Amino acid sequence: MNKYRSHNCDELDKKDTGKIVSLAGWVNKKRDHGNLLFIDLRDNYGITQCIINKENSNFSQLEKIQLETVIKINGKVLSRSSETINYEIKTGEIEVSIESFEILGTCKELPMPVFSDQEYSEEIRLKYRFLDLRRKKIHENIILRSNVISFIRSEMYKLGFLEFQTPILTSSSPEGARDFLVPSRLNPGKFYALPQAPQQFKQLIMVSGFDKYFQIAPCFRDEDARADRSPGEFYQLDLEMSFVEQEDVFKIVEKLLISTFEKFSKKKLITKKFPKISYSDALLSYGTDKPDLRNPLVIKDITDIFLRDDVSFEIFKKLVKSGSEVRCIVTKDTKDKPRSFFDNIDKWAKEQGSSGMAYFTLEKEKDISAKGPVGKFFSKEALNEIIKKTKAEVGDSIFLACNKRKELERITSLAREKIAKELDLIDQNIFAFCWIVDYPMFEKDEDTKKIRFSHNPFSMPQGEPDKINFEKPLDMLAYQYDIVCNGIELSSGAIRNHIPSLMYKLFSIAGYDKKQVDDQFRGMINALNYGAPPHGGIAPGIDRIVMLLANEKNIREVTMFPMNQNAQDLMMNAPSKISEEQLKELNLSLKFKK
RNA sequence: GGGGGUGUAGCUCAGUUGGUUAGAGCGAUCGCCUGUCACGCGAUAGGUCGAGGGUUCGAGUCCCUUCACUCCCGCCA
Repeated sequence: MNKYRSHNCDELDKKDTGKIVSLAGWVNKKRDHGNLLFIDLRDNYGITQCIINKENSNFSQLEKIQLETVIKINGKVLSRSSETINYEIKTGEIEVSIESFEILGTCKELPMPVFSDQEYSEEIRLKYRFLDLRRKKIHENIILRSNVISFIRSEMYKLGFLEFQTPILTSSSPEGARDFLVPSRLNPGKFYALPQAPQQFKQLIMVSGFDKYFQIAPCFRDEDARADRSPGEFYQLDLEMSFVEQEDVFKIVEKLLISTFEKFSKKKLITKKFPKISYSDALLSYGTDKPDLRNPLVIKDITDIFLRDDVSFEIFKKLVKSGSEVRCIVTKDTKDKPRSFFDNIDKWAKEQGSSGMAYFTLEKEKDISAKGPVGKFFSKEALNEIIKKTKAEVGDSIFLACNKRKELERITSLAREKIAKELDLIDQNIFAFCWIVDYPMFEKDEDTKKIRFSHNPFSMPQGEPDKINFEKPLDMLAYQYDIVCNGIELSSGAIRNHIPSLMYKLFSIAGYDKKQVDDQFRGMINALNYGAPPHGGIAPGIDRIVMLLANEKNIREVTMFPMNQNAQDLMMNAPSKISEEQLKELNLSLKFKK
């Protein structure tokens, strides 16, 4: 017999009537009627109403008890009369008549209520996270997270993957995010880095012949936070497979994600087979490489229209001549929308730092015409050409933006979201997955004008290794892919480059000589020289998956002990100063930036 | 590093054009109440209006500086 309880707070029902039981939990709520006191006792499992009246000698003590005090009660299960049954809770048909009780943990006046649906500032929630985590919604989110991870783990084993741990203290690498660094006491002046991902290790596991690996892996990146990005650490389902091509990875991941999302959410998956969109198509049609495919709006390029003589939209024509492009978004049947709808979009676009969005609506009496502030600039032939390019119809409106490619992508991508929101075009009850494929191997750094890896330097370039054209590195595509769901990037992965000579060649394009590669990627490059299998993998973000399943917009709602935006843990007071002794032992001295 | 939002009681918020002693709900304390489940009723305590400076006869309110939290851009192979 357990010392503290005979049952959990969700266990008792009518069948238990008359039993002498003991329950332990938190005082969720009191309702004091003077001579009769109701106490809702809560534990992880549920709530049970407990009752005591004035005749009992414990009454006055319980009447004064603070909410959230942890108590054990002993008493008898009574069935409730029909009019007092509470159908909201599982134990609503019974209550426990308290005979005696014991305080197991006292509670001071609360800095924030636990039993309340109100929203609280992040600051107070994070400082008192242990109280926050008692609250229903987030408590359930964290349990969901546990169940999702457990499910994924068992699915991975079923799919033939083995789970391995990889080092947390490893070496800093020059590519990618900023590292978290840890000074080495035994090696003065040298530092470990926390892994940004177990990238090199998982490839080494393949070279070691383990065939299929996975890990629910902590990843550490010292970069600024976002709503969907924790500062510091996050978790990935890191996986890697030998002797595979891109399609083999896709098959496994689709299977896993579909079963996970179907099990843990009521929302429908829009397609069972994830559509594949090339990186360049994504940027053209959605302005981003993480498109929300729930949104039916598509961006079209109509730059050519502004080279025509029968178009007199001089501002855009001038910009086009100097290298800008024009892209547009067509909204279906918006002819009757008030002027304010259109002007608000234009105003909003200006607030986003763009030059705004021009618009017109297609009309037809005898001939096609365009209504709106810029409608007069287009001849009917030009309008017909636009209709051909955009598949727009009479009654539709067209929003236009003109700018240099990168800025144009940014604003049209935002506009696509904004307009869809205004028109309520996004179905909140679906998951829309897609693969983004054919990422470029290299890109040009805008500031330095140097060529650098656009994603993972270990990715395999597309095409036969001996036929690759290294003269035009910016045209090279990689077997590199992302999964996107509802506009959130869930993971990225690649088929890896397991051929050392090809690796050196690619690194040389990005400005690394052989010695640098040998020094900075020693573990990896050395291993590839001793019989490496072709391999590839991916790493879906666990936090983001749970976020989608829990229908939360912020990653901290599915993270037990998150840091705030400035990467501080307000509860544990991290990061914190360290003693002179500690610094000395590590051969460190502090010198602050001005 | 840059831009937006927020900051008033323990918590969530209101506070008009600058004008008397800064309010409400929840929580706390005290009292009343035997069927509630957001129990009800009454009373009391609780404020450096984020901080500093300025304008003004007078600042929670206007201006400047600064701090904290948050959202976004940069960044995140």
